Amino acid sequence: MTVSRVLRNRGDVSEATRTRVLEAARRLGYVPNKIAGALASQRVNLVGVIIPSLSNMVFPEVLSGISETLEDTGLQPVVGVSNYQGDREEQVIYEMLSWRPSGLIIAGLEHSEASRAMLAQAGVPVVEIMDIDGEPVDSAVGISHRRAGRKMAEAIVAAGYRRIAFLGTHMPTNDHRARKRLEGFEEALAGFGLSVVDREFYSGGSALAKGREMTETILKRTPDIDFLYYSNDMIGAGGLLYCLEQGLDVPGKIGLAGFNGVELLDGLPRRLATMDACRLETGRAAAEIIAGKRATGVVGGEVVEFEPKLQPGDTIRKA
Amino acid sequence: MTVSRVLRNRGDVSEATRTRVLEAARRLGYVPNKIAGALASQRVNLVGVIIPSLSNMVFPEVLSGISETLEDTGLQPVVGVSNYQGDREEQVIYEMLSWRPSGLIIAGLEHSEASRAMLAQAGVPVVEIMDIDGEPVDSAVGISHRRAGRKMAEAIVAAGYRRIAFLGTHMPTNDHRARKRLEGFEEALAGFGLSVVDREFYSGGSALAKGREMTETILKRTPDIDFLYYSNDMIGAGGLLYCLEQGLDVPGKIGLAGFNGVELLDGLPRRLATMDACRLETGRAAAEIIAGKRATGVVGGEVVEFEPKLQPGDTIRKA
DNA sequence: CCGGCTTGTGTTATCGCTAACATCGGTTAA
DNA sequence: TTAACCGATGTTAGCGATAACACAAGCCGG
Repeated sequence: MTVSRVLRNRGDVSEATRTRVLEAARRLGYVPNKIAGALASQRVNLVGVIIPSLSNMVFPEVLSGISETLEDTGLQPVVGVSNYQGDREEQVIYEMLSWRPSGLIIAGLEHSEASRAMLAQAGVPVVEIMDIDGEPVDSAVGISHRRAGRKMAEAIVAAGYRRIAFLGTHMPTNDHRARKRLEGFEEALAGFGLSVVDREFYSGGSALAKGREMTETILKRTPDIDFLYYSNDMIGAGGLLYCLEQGLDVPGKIGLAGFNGVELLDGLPRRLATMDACRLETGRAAAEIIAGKRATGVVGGEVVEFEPKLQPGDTIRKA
Repeated sequence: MTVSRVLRNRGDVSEATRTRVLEAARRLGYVPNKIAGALASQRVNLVGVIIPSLSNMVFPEVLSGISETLEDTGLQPVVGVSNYQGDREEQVIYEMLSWRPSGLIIAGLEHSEASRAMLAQAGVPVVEIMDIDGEPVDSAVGISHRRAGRKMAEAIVAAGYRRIAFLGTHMPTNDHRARKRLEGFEEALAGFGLSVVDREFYSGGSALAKGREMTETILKRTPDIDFLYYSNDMIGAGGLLYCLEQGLDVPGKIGLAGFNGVELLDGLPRRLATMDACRLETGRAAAEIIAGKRATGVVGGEVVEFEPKLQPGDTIRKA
């Protein structure tokens, strides 16, 4: 018992015994068993974080925000990956909850019914991140992708482009956020009496190379396009490289924009127009909710919306 | 007890009770408490994976190999990030071990003394990955960075380049692998009576942009350089873009090479020469060791070396 | 000098599961 | 017929920590 007290800095222990205990612990290489500790205390310092993928860069970045904020709370993130698959997500949620974490952060608002039931039953704070267009189980933090799409459409139209095309991932792939962005985009275009003149989709492979290919394809098919809206920056960058190589007048004759604002791409010949998704802030805010750091009067779910910022870069005409 | 048996598919349970139990479990939203289970059974289906960073892309890729292989073993990876800091690594190791995982996978062979002691004492398989130039605590899987550096030097010299420069991260940053690569590189050059004619380092910021800047700087300082060896593909790509913009004759007058073989960059105007670090294979092999899938007679530490493959791309002269 | 307080340490009973063994009706083999 | 055996289920005793309380010694003020 005294050992337990020393190792947790809890309760009064005389300086003499304290050092004796620490010395012995070091000598024996003693590592306390958190499993037993957690069982006894009914407290677990873990926060489950469930994301669809690690190879998208977007998610690691959110993770950074989370772990940064969690660092000085004694909580530790534990990452699970769902591979964009609903059933996999269900398993991961189940697995995580079976370790009775202090909270759960999960990407997206769309989950299977069983998943939603588990989250609702969990008895710990649940924060759904990176999207707020929908009904959260508990709390939600992120941007409105519908609004991001709308905003981009407005900027494009304001800059005078009219023959606008969309390039993105195959939608059935469960990328709800990209879908919502496109919906908002088309909605806003419709408001101007416009619509997307052509579209092209891809799946798998290197995004940069795919962006290049898709751009070539779509421009050959519909040569009078004057704007290319990409569903992410990587394919946008591929498209940009292609356009520059072809000697197209960017942004004069043709404009381009992506989405996400990945820092990775600074250093391209031109800065691609994009929209920051506030990933770091999202991660931080989500972690704060779990850690109970947010001074809010609200008991239950809280929705934190960030404002996606347009970064015009060099690939969209100045108004 | 019967419930426990049903939920773990262990022992004989009649079909009737089995369905009754499952039905009740679903109705109640029962999620078994793995903490208690682990404590009782002294078994934990978690594998700790400790990497320096998530933003380097290299590490997520290794992770993919790991989780892919672990998927059908009932084991689950748990990721910890050390931020390239020895003391942080120590904490993460301690934290992980206190959950008594089934194994530990950790990047690199260089750890603090305390860390090595903990790993040695852990009583579970420990696999150090991505480097084999050194003395592993238990098992090791990866490539020899010294040898990778040597091989690249040989290829460069064989292609006829002589005024060779190196560009990389600031070394004190604990990037032992980059350091070893450079050492092997210089060693091999020395064998040909050559040495690195200039070098340039960076830290922080967008790698693509930094690669561009560094390349400009070094070429202005030492204009007769005919080969640029970058310590990673991202800065190499930045350099490549710069060279192409300047209208330099690549690979005729000047050659470039990076390291890692990141798929991300397919789609650049030219393919950068690079060397594949076998990240996926490394992840897989490490996971296999932990899962005990490798049929080896050896009891203790096993060292698996992969052979880095040169991908000449379009930025190095054909011999 | 005693009750009450503080301080440091020890005891006991959980926490929710599983290993290991016990039990019991019903076969099966000798 | 009887023992051995089997499949299905129940019982008991931990796993290694912590919460909550018990206890002993020293100190204080009235």
